[in-house]
Amino acid sequence: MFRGQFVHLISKTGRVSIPSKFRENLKRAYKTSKVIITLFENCLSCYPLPEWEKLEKRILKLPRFKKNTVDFERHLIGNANECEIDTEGRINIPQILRKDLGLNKNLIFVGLLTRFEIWSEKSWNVNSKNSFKNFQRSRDVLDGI
Amino acid sequence: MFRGQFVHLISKTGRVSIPSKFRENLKRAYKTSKVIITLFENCLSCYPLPEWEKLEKRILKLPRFKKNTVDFERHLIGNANECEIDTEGRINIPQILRKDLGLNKNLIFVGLLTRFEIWSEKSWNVNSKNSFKNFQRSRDVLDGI
DNA sequence: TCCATTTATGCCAAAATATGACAAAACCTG
DNA sequence: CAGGTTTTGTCATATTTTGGCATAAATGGA
Repeated sequence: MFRGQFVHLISKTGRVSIPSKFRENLKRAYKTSKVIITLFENCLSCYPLPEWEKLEKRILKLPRFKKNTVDFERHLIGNANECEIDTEGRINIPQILRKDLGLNKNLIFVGLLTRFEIWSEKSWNVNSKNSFKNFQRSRDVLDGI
Repeated sequence: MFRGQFVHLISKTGRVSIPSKFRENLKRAYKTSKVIITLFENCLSCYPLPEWEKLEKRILKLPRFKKNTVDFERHLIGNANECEIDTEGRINIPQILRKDLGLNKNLIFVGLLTRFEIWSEKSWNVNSKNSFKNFQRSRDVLDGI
């Protein structure tokens, strides 16, 4: 499971190292060094390749000419990139995603069990305030499960 | 699978290079360097030849004199062009299609699993706003599948 | 049918970008 | 604080994308 929060520096060329705990989990639980990163709200959502492929299988069952499906794919698949983790544990984040999100200095990695997120420090700070408020409102979400 | 988004420049003569990740997928998954490109909404829809042939087989099963079928064929088949990818990974986009869509500078390539799309930068920007809204509305499209 | 003009193709090389390898710096952990 | 691990920086190399030019093919008009 991916857990916790880490700050890493992204290079001018768009390289950033994945937290070692995340890498370890990728290897142990998913036996892969490939992740799919895609745009989600104001951050990058990162899936271990096997998790992602499950998602794709479901998408392939949809009526693929329908407007809704096409738009859904354009967004979710159209922003998805397969990244191979290199020998020093880094990935390259494609320019287009970097630009969209303003990723240039400190990136925040946030573990979310079966996936993790990458934020620019700035939008993380803005957003975490909101999600804290939201957390306060939704703290009982688990009760009854 | 085709995934992600890439910006490539089209030359005055209508040549543009296919993103290398797409080419790789064409070779690996489809063992072909031929794609069929056709008009779809405001963009070009591009199919690996084997995928296209599957589509044609399905079309042949339709009631071929029905108005809907004829219209569908006129549009989808009537605009279809077979393109061979050259040694530097480029294709030539026929003039008619270029003119119809105003393809002249930056083209956006968008992966959609079994096919990909080519947009002019301008119409992509317009359209992706809409499709994002649609994505927001249809993000539950997968629930229950 | 032939020629002139346009359009497409093949090939080479420059520019931009991504990748690999190595080593220095920062950091945990005991 | 010592020793190992993790993260970051740098440089060299490989790959990808683009531009240019020469040739080939197609098109259209007389």
